[in-house]
Amino acid sequence: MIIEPQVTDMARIENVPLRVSVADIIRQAILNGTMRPGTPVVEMALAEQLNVSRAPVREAIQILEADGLIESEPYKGKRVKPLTLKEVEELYSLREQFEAFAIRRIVERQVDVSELHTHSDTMFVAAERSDLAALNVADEAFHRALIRLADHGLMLSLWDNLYLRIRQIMALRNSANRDLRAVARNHPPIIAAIEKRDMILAISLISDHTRSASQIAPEELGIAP
Amino acid sequence: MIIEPQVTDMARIENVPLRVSVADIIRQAILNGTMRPGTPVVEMALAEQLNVSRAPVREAIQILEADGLIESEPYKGKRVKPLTLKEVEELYSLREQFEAFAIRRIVERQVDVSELHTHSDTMFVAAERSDLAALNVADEAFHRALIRLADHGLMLSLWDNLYLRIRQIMALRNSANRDLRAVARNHPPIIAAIEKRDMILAISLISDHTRSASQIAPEELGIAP
DNA sequence: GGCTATCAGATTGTCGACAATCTAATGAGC
DNA sequence: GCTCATTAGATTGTCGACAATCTGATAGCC
Repeated sequence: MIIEPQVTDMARIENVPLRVSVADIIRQAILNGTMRPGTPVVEMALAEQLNVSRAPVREAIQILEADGLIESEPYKGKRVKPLTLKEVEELYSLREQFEAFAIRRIVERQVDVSELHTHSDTMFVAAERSDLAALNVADEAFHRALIRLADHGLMLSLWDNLYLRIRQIMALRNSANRDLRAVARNHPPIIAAIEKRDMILAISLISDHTRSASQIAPEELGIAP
Repeated sequence: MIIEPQVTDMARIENVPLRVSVADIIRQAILNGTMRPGTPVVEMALAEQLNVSRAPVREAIQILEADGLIESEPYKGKRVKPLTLKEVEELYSLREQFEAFAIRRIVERQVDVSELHTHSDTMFVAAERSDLAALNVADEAFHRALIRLADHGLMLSLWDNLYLRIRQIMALRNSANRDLRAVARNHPPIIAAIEKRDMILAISLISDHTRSASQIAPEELGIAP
């Protein structure tokens, strides 16, 4: 049994159900690499593993299909969507556009971005500790904050979806020998450029950052036609 | 009975089911204004109207929720998502970004855009006939082709979703006294700029076009907090 | 031997019934 | 008259069973 139903010990809070939603469990399994791209996704099998009926599993699969994590070839069953090189490029190029758009809005509206310093500082601490996981969390928080500060709800929701798949890619990638300090050092200049209202420089810096993050060897994706 | 199950007379072709999917029926009802923003969406009621059980209706509602056409306040039921002025602005501003991004890719890759002439010509014919519906169809085809030619699958799928909601807005809007010829005339200069590889001009032209299309009076949305 | 028809298996699609949960109205108590 | 507990109603969530459909293997026929 690979996936187990996760039950929290916390009492109910507000409208959060005691049991973690089926979609969250499966999503987690996909994002942490337990269910790699190409893995078949069968309703009945998952229902048995999770001790629920097919209905909630079906609903969860549908959500993940909308997320773009699962694909369904009619009558050949569903499976974890295989990643292609083109798709990775599309993800990162779109991410670049979103960040540039966010910066334009932030500069135009003179939004206060002091929050970004916090995330940047956290990244340096993580880098010193060689704590890759913590660095990634802080990095994600930094970039999500940038999008959120642009005050564009639609873009933020698209960003969250985009980042799901970026997390999936990062989980598959061999990130053994990355220079954590170098990643952390990328960020303060971006903040500085935004605060100086130098839109062009800020966009240029963040584009370089995203492009360097998008490098991935095809063989790391498993298959890549 | 407002919505009726639509059954085509055509025999089955390939994997296309005889009956139109429940999601399509409900989506159509939302987009053509039959189910206006705020209308409650109740599984059992729709199931009875469409003569199906709750399962397919449930699935359809979930799809439309992912599309952003339906929202669900926990335990208060689901309803057609009310449009706010901010949301309309976000939709059109994102559309503008997508089109600018598409033009950049098209110009950089020297993509052949001759297909756009066809759609533009169709728009002039429709404008001469004062055929607003035909004009809208051709206009949508023009802009979708622009995105498609950018060869970015992810953006194209996001565009399709975006345009769903734009269609919804256009259906609500009172478009009685629009100058159809003026709308048609917007497009040839855009094509010309792209073919001359004048990226800046092309983006500027299409931004103006989108911004003029985004004008809407708040009262036309029904409610707009 | 190669081709086609038939059948078993697997998977998704649909159904009706029941359970869980919240909202809103009703009524008792102060 | 106001507040709070109780209850009826509405709505969504979950379940097990059955139906429809395709895939792939097997057997029969030329």
